[in-house]
Amino acid sequence: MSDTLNDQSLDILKQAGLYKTQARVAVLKVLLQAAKPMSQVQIAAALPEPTDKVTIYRTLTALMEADLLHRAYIDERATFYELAHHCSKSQCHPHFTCTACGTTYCFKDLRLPMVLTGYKGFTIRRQKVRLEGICPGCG
Amino acid sequence: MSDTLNDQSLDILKQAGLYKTQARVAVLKVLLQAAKPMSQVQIAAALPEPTDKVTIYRTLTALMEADLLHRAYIDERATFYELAHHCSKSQCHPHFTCTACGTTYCFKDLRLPMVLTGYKGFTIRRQKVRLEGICPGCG
DNA sequence: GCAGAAAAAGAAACTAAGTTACAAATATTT
DNA sequence: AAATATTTGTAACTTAGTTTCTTTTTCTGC
Repeated sequence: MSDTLNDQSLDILKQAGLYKTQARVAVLKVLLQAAKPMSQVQIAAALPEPTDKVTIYRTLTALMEADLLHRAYIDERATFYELAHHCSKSQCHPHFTCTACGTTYCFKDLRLPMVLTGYKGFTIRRQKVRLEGICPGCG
Repeated sequence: MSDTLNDQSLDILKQAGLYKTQARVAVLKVLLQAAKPMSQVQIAAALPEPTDKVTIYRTLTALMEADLLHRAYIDERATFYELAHHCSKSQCHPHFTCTACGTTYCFKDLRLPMVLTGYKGFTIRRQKVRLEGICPGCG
């Protein structure tokens, strides 16, 4: 049986015109399995073999330049990244962070209408919605 | 004539039950005049006399704990702060960042409806909307 | 498959935002 | 004005992310 995750990663790199390297494939496999946005540190910990953080950051940058990855949000001075394959051109799903326990959830099924402004001359390309409150476990 | 800005700052500190110190009054005066969210570095540069960054951070923390200040957004690894006096309990106005020139604008007149979710058990307390696109100058 | 060009990886040193610890100074309270 | 509580400044630290440069790997054309 074929390693779907591996094939998927290779496809993504090929379509983006990026070199197929061990590190990139490994990072993509981690991100494809991720249930929520991950920081560089979390990605590094999930990789099968030790990989320099510079390499990971460069992989993330390459994926972002190819519009395959987004910065989902920033918390505690760390950036959390998320593949863009389930995002529309103009927005990702909202993220909810519980102010009690600090856990962040992806509201993947939630489709929000784009903001319309009366501000002349401003063209809105993307919108990011961040929600805060209390999760079921803390409620 | 009375220094309104000064009086306002003193009022704010008094109502929050915070000690009235030179640094806090100075920071508040800067923030009261700010046209957009400011980083610690920007606040420091706007202060009439050199003030240690630790003091500024502690002032910002105190104001946030009193719900007088919010982290408006984070860019390039720096946090930008904004007084909460024009925000509603559940949301500030949205912020728009131009992806061409990097300038951020406050859309103060824009009132967005709160997000409603079908997610059971989640209580949404606040929502933050971040917009990206092209500003009139770059369009 | 193999040589050469192009791109990526690794390592070490660096930058800068924000934090911590502790002694000295300033505000408030009585 | 003295006693007490809080804040400030200083220096040293932590850590996410970047830069530079050398070595290694990937791709391309033969």
